[in-house]
Amino acid sequence: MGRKKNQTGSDGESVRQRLLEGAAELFTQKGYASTSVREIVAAAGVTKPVLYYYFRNKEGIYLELMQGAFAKMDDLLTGSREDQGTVTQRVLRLCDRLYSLFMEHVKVARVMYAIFYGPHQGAPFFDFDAYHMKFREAVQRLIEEGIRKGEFRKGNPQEMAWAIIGAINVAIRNGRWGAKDLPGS
Amino acid sequence: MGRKKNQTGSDGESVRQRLLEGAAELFTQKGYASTSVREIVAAAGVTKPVLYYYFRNKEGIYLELMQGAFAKMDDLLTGSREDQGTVTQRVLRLCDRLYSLFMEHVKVARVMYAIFYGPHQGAPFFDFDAYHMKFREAVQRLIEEGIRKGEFRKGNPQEMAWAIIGAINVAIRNGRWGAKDLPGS
DNA sequence: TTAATTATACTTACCGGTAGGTAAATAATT
DNA sequence: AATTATTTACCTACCGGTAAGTATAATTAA
Repeated sequence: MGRKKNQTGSDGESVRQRLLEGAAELFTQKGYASTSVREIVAAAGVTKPVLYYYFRNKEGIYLELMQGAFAKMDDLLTGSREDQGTVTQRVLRLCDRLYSLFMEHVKVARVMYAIFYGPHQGAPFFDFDAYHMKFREAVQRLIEEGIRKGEFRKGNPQEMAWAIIGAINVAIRNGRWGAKDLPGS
Repeated sequence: MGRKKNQTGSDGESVRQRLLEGAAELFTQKGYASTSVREIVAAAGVTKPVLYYYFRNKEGIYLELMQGAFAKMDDLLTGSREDQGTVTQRVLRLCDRLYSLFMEHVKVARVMYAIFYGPHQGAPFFDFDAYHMKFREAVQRLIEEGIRKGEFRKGNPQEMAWAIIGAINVAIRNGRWGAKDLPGS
């Protein structure tokens, strides 16, 4: 049926990957609740128990999707601490990398946004706020450093951090988000 | 159980209303797919077939919710055509009324937004774009009138209409939408 | 070197539960 | 009596999840 038979056994890790990607795609298009496990496994060309072999359950594959994305964000923050250059450069580099991260994982990002800003759709709890705060704090620390070093002018570091995050949000929404409500091209 | 028994029968229209309100509340909180008709009827304190008596089915109650909201928007547009005063006043009045309409029906509006901008959650198709366009065209016609009468300076009426709609969107989101991602209070 | 063992990556067949939906009887209102 | 409103009891289809078995590859024991 469509996909070729798992020749000589071990596709190994790629099945897992296909499941994750298929789930991300379906969750974005139809939402968490109205995507069935059967649809996910069908998209990956495997049978149902395979999903339960790689993930605990439907919630498990969703959580893995979210944790995976935020783990990468964590790496960004860790990397930023060991980063060289002026504070301005480091802030810009961090923003740039976060933007790229979003663009590389638009599907997961969209699932995230839909559930964070909209109804939870029966999806298990995930502490988006914690990560949101973590990022804000990282930016804030950078800003405080910038102020200490006289590189930035004085001001409320928290509000300055919010301003930057706001700008990133706008940039992301104008990225490949699929701007339905915009005029012209 | 919980709600008191429908005393002396005829709550009449109010049962219908309770079903609609309960559905709106649940759809906003949990999403369309993960809200069951059992939950909706329980919230209204009636049994399941009552929902099927007043509405064709689950999709029916959802569509009625959407159609009801947009019917009111239509009334606004019709009313605006017979409205008196300068074009500026009429544009402002229309915006003001649309804003009020949203604020009076935040729940329905939130369901709408979630499904329009996010995954469809298994909800039946509803042509949001058509109404969106209808409103934009109404604003645009007003602007064209304003330009003709020399009340507005010349420009692309479509883009001017978009600018106004954008402003309304911002106003609405800063209304009682529940601004999770804003700093401070 | 080969035989037994174990781990990995899957399948078939099924479970209990709940989803949306309805037929038919009954109560209340007109 | 007829219409309207509501209930009880039930159906089918599909949901998430699992028990049990199998083919293949890797590991260990003889």
